[in-house]
Amino acid sequence: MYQQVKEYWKNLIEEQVALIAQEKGIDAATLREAGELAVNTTPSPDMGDLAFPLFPYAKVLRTSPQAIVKDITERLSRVDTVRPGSLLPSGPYLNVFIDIPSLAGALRETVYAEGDSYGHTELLKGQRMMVEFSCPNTNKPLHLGHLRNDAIGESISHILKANGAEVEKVNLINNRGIHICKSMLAYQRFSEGETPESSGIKGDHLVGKYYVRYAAWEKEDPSALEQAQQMLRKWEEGDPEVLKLWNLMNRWTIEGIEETYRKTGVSFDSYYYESDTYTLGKDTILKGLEDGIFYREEDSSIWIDLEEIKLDKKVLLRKDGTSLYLTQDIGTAIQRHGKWPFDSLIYVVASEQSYHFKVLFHVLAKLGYEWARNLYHLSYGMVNLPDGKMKSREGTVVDADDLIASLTAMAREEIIAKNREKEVGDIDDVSEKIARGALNYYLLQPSPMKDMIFNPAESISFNGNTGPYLQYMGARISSMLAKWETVKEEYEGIRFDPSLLSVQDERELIKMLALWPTLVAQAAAEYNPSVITSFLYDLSRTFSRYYHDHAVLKGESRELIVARVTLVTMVLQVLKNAYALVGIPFLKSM
RNA sequence: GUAGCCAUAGCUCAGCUGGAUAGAGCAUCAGAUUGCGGAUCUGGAGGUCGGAGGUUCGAAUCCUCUUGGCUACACCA
Repeated sequence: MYQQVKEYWKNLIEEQVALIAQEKGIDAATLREAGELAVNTTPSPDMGDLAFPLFPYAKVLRTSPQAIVKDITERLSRVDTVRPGSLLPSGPYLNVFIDIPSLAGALRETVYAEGDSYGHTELLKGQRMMVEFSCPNTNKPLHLGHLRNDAIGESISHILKANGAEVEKVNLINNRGIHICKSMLAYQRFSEGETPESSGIKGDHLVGKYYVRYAAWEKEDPSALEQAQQMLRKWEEGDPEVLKLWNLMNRWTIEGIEETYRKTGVSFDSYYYESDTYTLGKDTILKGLEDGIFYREEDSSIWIDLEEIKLDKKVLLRKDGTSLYLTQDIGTAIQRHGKWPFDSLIYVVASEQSYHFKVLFHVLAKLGYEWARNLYHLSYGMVNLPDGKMKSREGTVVDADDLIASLTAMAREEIIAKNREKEVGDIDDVSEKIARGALNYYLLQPSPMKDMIFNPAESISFNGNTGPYLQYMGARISSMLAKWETVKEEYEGIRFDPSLLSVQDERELIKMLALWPTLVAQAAAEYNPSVITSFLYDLSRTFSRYYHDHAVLKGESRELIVARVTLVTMVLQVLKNAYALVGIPFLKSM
């Protein structure tokens, strides 16, 4: 919507530039050397809404930018078909005050009509996009790193959907390999048959406990590793006893992890298991060998030469014929495309695996899969702690459940301290939603690519640029609109008059609301949820200032009250729509 | 060694296709409530945008070199 206004002014000014060029006898080709006219914002609102720098034309038109600005301003003042708005020449810049009332009028129609889907675009319409994220091991509970992964995966899925894509969220459970056997082995030896039910320990934590127990045992008993390897062999042979334990412990872990997912608002459309896909990977490699894409070493292991992409050689199948990580991922990708033919597949995986994905995508392309060109590694940086990295050996790994629990407890204390137990209703539910909003917002603020530092103290603070701050804006507006509902009838018949919204912050809010769809599209194009979080904060801050400085329900006239209530209603709608894309629960009261 | 990513205020982060005086939060100092939720708002102080060249009318942004940090380069996943 704002986009159209920008285009309108841009075209108008470009036309005038073309006319000037024509009069000077400068041909169109020469003019084009100056490039496209840039549309910027002004440094401050009192200088206008849009800024057009005219430096680039100075050279081709052989005059100063200032003169061009002056010339265009004069010409436009003579054109009476110009849409309302006004010009403010500012040195080499031509600034434009756009016509806010007409923008606000159009906004009112669109936002009220579209509601929860205001801001959705058709950028990715007809695209089938699969998003893989989370991908836990079944030998321990989730930690902070998974939470960032989950937040990004979940958010990007919502963003893609909002842009019209059909999205399939998939999880790949890493449930095979020697690390899984280690926790099983320790369980066999030390557990005395304890279960999540008997011990009261959440399934994933119980399994994790034995994974840790194994590590201790391995130090005492040098034969431990050998026993684990033996168990893996038994697993591959299909030993019923081993499989039984494997199934049982996998179930415990997955059920535990799913409980964590519920708390963080994460869900999947389908699950894949590595135990199901590695054989397909193996067969594919063998077929590729027949087709001459790969080659066999003397020791009978199978390799690919990656010289084409300027990398070394890579082994695809061990000499004993067993599969590797890469082999499995090849199988998984092919299986997925078979089950749910996608146009693109996005892997949300830590940046440390970019080499792996480079190789994976290349191998799939060499195998002749058309869709291999549309695989994308959405890589994200590590989550570190203020005093360094998380290290499991040093016990500095931040457990996901612990973190959520302490955030929830903090939120709860805050509600009690503010004496708002009655207003919030279900205090457990609200505390959990505040914690979830705080966590998701904290994790989605930095660009995915960058490493980030997770400061627990800061994350549980609810002041400043935080999730709860954003939720608070929604709650305040809700509370105001609830009051409005009780007096609404008295205002029956008063129409929304956008021209009454003339305060600076009202102009800013209208522009931001109108800009929202553009940001939704940008977030998808860049695979970057932080576009949304930044916008949310800007909008909230502007609204908060506005709310502080100007009375809405106690405005000077009935018409003004109606106009402001309409604006505030739209702010709430856009806040809600933005919350939904970044996993911040909307709260009427907190 | 080779490749990739990163470097912006004391700390944590923004900064759109290159554009006007590089912005927030935290911390710090000083203020604001006879109004719709103070989990709020306003102001001060705090910057050689790692460094050096280059391209350009104009560079935090693009190019080259360089320094520092992280990661990967396993017949682990």
